[in-house]
Amino acid sequence: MRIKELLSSRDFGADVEAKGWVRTKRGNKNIAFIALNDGSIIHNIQVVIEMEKFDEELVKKVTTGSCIAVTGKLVESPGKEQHVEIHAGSLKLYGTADPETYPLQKKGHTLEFLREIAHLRPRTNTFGAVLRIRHAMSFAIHKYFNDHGFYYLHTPIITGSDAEGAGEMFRVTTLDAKNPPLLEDGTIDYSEDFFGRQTNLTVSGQLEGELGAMALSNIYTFGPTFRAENSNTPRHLAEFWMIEPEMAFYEINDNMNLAEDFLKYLIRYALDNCRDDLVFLSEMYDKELIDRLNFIIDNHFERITYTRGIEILEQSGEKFEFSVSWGVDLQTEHERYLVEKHFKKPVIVTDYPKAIKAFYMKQNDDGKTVRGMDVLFPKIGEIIGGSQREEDLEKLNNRIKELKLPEKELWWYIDTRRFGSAPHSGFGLGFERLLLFVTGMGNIRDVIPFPRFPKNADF
RNA sequence: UCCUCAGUAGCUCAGUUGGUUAGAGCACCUGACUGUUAAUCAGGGGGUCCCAGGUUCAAGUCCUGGCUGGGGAGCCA
Repeated sequence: MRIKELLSSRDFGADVEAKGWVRTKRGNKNIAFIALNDGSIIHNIQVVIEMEKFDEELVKKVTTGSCIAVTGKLVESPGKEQHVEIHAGSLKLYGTADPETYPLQKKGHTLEFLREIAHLRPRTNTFGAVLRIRHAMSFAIHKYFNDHGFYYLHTPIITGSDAEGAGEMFRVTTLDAKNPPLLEDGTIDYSEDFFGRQTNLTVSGQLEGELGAMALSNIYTFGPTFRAENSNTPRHLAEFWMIEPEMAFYEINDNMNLAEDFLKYLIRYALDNCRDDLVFLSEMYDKELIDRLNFIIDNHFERITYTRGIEILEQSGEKFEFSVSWGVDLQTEHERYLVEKHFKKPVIVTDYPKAIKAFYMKQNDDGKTVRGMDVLFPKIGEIIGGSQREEDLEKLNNRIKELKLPEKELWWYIDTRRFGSAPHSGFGLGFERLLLFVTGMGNIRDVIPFPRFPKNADF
């Protein structure tokens, strides 16, 4: 039985077995107490060892970090910190952990130190909690979409297009880096490469997602995404996971409704299913965490246009490092002002100037703005970016020409507007950004098991 | 990439104006204790003071460059 089940059992006197990793051991020559954890739940089960029944040398080897199996009787605990414990009858040592060199101690470690031992940090309370919540959120995402009639579409990881221009890309190649085949003009001859063309890791599944929506109506993607930007912040990773729903017949308001309902569903799911872990994280790192999560599900997201947002900022009397005027992109300080000071709740900003948004966003009749939407959250800023898409062939083509995008590369995307085009919308949710908010962690490198960021691809 | 702060024992840190043999808490090891809860008490071992130069009679301490990490910013999810 997993420790989670044992701890909730009241079947006193039952013969049970527990397997797991030792968190601590204390005691004297008569009795020892082992706190055992198997990752099924944040709590440990207490194993009581009466020394006279066991080989002293064996018990001596049971140290912090070692892995054991214990059989014995489940009994009501006389101690105050737990309801049940196991009175050990037999003890098997699977793997020792030399206490002189095992890096994890009983006491707390800094998150910075744990990042250097990412191969062992899942054994800590904090990362156990984060990884269980990460799992629960993954599951809830699939459940939400499945329950709402969306199909999970697998968009490619390796892509030939750099259409979205979402940032620097990682090249995928099998060419010899030292001696690549060259064309006569000295540039690299990618026709000799594995795919017969230049390829990269995906920066977004959106364009392919739109192809799926133009057949299945409602789809979503949930996969790894790669950005080779030299971003060194607590909110960016080079490899992260993104959820991208795309819906035929959805206009911008439908898109906003979905984004709000979806986020609230996920947060409610965490509150309902990850209570122990959230309580731990709340007590350990962020006392307001659970209140903040409840606040999100209890309040409507404020919806304003970019133009209104600029007005509010201009009239705020705040001194911003970056000055505000219609046409400039909103800076982090501006977003924080709107969310944390002015509205004091999540804000959805829509209808941005077309010059600062991507080519595929639906152009408004005013000729100046596009139907983009960003969902801004307290603490983490932009959690969702999305838009209604431009479904008009001529308008889309004109925008591609204006921005001098590689029209030929996009022929398959443009085809959706030639054959049975439809109004449609979608958005991207950064999975780790969501986890930052739900767990209260401060650094995105602590909500993914093995973070990838500039100058670091260990583990 | 830019700004800023930091790097001393396994971990978290102190280290005065540049001056003898670099300290503490925790962890670890040994011992004591008949039920502990980050157990307690006594003792012990443990150092490339991030790296490379430089200044000086003398550098953990000052200077230059680099590396690594934190925070902020940009790019964005």
